[in-house]
Amino acid sequence: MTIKDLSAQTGYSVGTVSRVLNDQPNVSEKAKKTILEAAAACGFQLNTNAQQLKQQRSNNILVLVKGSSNQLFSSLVEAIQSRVALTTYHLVVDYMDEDNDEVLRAVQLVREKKPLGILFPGGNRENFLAHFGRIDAPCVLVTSSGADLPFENLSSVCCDEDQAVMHTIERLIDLGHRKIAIIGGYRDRSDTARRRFQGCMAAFEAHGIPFAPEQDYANARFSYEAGYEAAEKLIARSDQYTAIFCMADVMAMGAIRALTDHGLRVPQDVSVVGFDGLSIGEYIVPRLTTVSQSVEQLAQRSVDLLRERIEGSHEAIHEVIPAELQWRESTRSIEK
Amino acid sequence: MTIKDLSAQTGYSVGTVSRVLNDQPNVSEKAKKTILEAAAACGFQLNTNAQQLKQQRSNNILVLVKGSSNQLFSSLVEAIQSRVALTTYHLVVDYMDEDNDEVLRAVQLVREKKPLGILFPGGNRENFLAHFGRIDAPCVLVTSSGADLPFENLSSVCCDEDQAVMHTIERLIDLGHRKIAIIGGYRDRSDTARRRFQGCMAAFEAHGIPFAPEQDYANARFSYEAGYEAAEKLIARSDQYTAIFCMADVMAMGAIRALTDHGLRVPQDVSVVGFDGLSIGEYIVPRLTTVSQSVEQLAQRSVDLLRERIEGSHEAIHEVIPAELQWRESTRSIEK
DNA sequence: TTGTACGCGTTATCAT
DNA sequence: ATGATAACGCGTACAA
Repeated sequence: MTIKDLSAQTGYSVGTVSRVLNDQPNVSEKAKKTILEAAAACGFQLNTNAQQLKQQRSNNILVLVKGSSNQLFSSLVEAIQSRVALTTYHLVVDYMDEDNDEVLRAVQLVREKKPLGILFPGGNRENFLAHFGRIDAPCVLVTSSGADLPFENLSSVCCDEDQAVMHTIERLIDLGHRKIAIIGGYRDRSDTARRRFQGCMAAFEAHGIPFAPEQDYANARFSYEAGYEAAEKLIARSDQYTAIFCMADVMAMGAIRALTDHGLRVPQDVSVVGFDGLSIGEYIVPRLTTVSQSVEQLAQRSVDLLRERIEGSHEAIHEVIPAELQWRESTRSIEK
Repeated sequence: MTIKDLSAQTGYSVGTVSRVLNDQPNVSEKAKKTILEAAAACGFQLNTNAQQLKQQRSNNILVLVKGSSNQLFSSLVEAIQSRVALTTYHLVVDYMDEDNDEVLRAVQLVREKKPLGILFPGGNRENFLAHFGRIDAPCVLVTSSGADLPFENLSSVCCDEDQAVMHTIERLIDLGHRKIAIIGGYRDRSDTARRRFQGCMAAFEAHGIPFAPEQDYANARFSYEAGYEAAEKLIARSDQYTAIFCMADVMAMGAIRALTDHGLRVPQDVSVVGFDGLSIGEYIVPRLTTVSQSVEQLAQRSVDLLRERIEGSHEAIHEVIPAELQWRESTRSIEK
């Protein structure tokens, strides 16, 4: 079933049929009615391939998801999907391996699929610096800042991570914690890890708290398991820690498990803080104290920013959404 | 950059270029080499739209995800993605609202996108009965059985839910539990809920344990929050329950939270069992006892089944993968 | 307001 | 082994 068939059926030419189906002006009410009815009757759908081939563009927004164990991104993709569903665009999700280059992949997909724009949850600074110049479609970096990247087609939306982390650590310090450990991402590979680490250091320095990275910092991927292992490493190194700040909720939950397995109670013996505000955090025992970034807002703003760029001719915008410290049950004061 | 440009560049005709790019016979080594090099040099990609328009088919496998709060499906989609990435096919994920008709949506997408096949995580029996006849592409129902559905283009892969649930309840009974409550899905809408419910009832009946659904069964959607609320309802109805079986891990984790908030300890006061085997279950305190279905196997078998149908001419296959009862810390014996 | 005809980039058929 | 050319289904400039 093509517009040709529809044309034959209704007696109108393919031109008129096409105009009606695309809701264009210069068609009589009568033609519109006749054709729309005939189309509805046989459940007609325009052929997307022909359409896009002709128009030299797709109607798709692409989201490039890197690594899958990070629960935050799953939620984010779903929220993005909901938001895109409200528009006339279609969301295409492309998953890729954690340790491949997302920008290189994007370069390929741009040529292959011609998306109107791309959303990058996460995203690595070096990769962008190296190859992003080859992409001319508007893009948005989500959960990571692109403010200091020199690309006018790259917007970003993220929360003020380093500030939020700094305040969180300060809160811990206020509550009497002095021996604080960090479980975080590999700083040589992850911007997120790097920025959150800066927040930690700022707090430690401002308050004169000693912190030796090689001792008090444990590397981990963004998964329960990695959090577990990192916490075990920390426990083996010292039994003095009264608090552990984790750069992701999944790490924090793994860490809590490890602490528990080693006979340490949370928060009585060790306070644990996460980052992300995953909904599971409100249900575990104890409820997880965390820096929450609103997945809804992240999704909403990033989609909106991208749409503006696609539809208008704005320049790159770097938006910061608030991060909210959710003080719950996995942390306590240790003032005497 | 099109094959025409490539043709001009290399001096060969578009026909030869196309043959080389599609790895077809009847091309000289020399032509192959020249053209491949030129293509690589400018990062050439065939235009998918033109290709598919010409070939009258896509290269896509579609997965239709319904409802998003169900963590299991997120993991499943990712596992499916990994599996499909190993093939020459491309995975297209389409998310849809929990309470829309997935089959109607599929009918539309088949016309619009012409996928080679469709994967349905979950899926509702009534919807299939009503409209699946209009779909002729091969499909696979994942986590839900299609064995009793009369469609020769519908395969399925799931675990033996009712058996697994029955054994789980029997185990609870063996351990001395007599007052057992169930938190599960709405049986009038969900096949999964219906089948798991049957497993429960079979166990209760076989052992002469009284069970009154209107009293001892609490409805819930597949989310933490719903599990929490359902558990509260149960607690309000009776304080006699020594065990709660939940039809999903997310419900179980919500339930554990509710019990804890009401001063009940898990498993000392109440044992809690989940279903799915989500990885978070191994990290919460207490570790969650659960009926685990392997997401890996589910993904692998469903993709393989679909491929067989796409590539060969097999008939529908209904495969059952093992479910494994993971007895962990959220349950205990109450023998005196 | 409507119709005609060309071209988007590719594959495939048929000559050569 | 290679080249010319006709589709695939659609949008659109141009003519009527």
